[in-house]
Amino acid sequence: MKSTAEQLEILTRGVANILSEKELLKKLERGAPLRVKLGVDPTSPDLHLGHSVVLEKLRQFQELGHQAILIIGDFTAQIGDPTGRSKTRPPLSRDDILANAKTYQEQAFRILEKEKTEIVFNGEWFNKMSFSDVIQLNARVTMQQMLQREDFKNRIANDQEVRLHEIQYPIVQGWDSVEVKADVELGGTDQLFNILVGRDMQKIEGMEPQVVMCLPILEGLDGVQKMSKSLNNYVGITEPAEEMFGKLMSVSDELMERYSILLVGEELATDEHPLEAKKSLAYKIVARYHSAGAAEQALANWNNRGNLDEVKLPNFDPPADRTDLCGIVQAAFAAIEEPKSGGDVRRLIQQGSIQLDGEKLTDPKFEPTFESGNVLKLNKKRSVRIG
RNA sequence: GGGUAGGUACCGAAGCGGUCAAACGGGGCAGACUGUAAAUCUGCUGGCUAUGCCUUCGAAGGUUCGAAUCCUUCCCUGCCCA
Repeated sequence: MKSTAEQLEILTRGVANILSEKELLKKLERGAPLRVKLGVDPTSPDLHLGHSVVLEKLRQFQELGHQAILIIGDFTAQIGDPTGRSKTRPPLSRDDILANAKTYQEQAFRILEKEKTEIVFNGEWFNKMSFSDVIQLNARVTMQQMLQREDFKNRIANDQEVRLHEIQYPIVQGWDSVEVKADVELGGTDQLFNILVGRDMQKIEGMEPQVVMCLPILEGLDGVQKMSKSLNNYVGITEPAEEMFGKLMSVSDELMERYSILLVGEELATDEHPLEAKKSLAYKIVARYHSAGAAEQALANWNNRGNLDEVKLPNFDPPADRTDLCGIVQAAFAAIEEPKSGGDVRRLIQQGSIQLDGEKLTDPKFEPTFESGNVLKLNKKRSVRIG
């Protein structure tokens, strides 16, 4: 086992916010494995690079011999974390939550070591609570404390609704820390408030409060808002290597510096051309979630983009019932599982997105003839090869 | 419970009897330019094999030749008062 000083150095690396380092040191010095909590709400079935930042940190704890505790918030997901929300979250059905929880775990274990992870569902204790237990729980905090939250304050200031169940969320999350006897809780910086409530709850229960460790929030591909599935600015960790590579290549320069630090743990090389630097960043990330071979392939494919003969493209057989361009393109989009409405397709055609072997086709009514091997470009990212 | 302001397309927000598939902004998409980046400029942005047809302005009814706009009932939300 590494010395506490070494551990401290590794564990605090890349962390945005720690409360407090002194407490962490004290806990480490006892020599016993720490219980490190990470709570996730299975509100969306797929993990993306944004989640990976904090999962990577949890793995570091594991590697140092500490106990990772992954709390699947099957119960909390029903409440919906109001963090960062300007609106109440739509409720999820029980079935969705359970299905999400399953894929969540599968994906989380691409990063975490499964055998060394304690998995608990917080429904385990919350579903057993009686209403009077709930009231007791609520008695532990004040309205004013809960209303300190930025999100709630903003909503109130903007005359938007805040529903009472949302106010309970931090309380419920905090109670998890008591149940699992957490020594440390990990989360994004946006979780600071929720995690602090956990400390309070533990103190009230006479426990030593958990150390709060917040990791930076990863911006999504747009470079502005946090990465999230609902904003469709994410890179899923199970996405095919090529897809992942392509998405990473679309980020802005500022963002790639940030990705480099948060996802690869390295400063971006400054002596390289930005395009090359971005390629090597994308390569590293793809290699991490797939393999070096897959990353190599994705890079080669990317470099070959101009040379369409070299690239593997999905095959497409023009439909028999439609000979006009509009119908053909629509069928092509359907074939690559990105169905588009006729209006969208028409727009793409008229605006010059559709190309047949490099030649723009802009008349929706045109009836093209194809030869096997022709490449039909649909939009920036997708092309198909005529079968 | 009383008063009052509202519920419009992905989001915000105009419209308040016909010219409304609905201004404007954001977002998204496409084109130009680039490093297939960003920024910028331009265009598009309900559905439909489409000079027209169909569905949409909280819900259901009604008035009218004609309703997002008027009336009735209902549902939902904010604010003030209790």
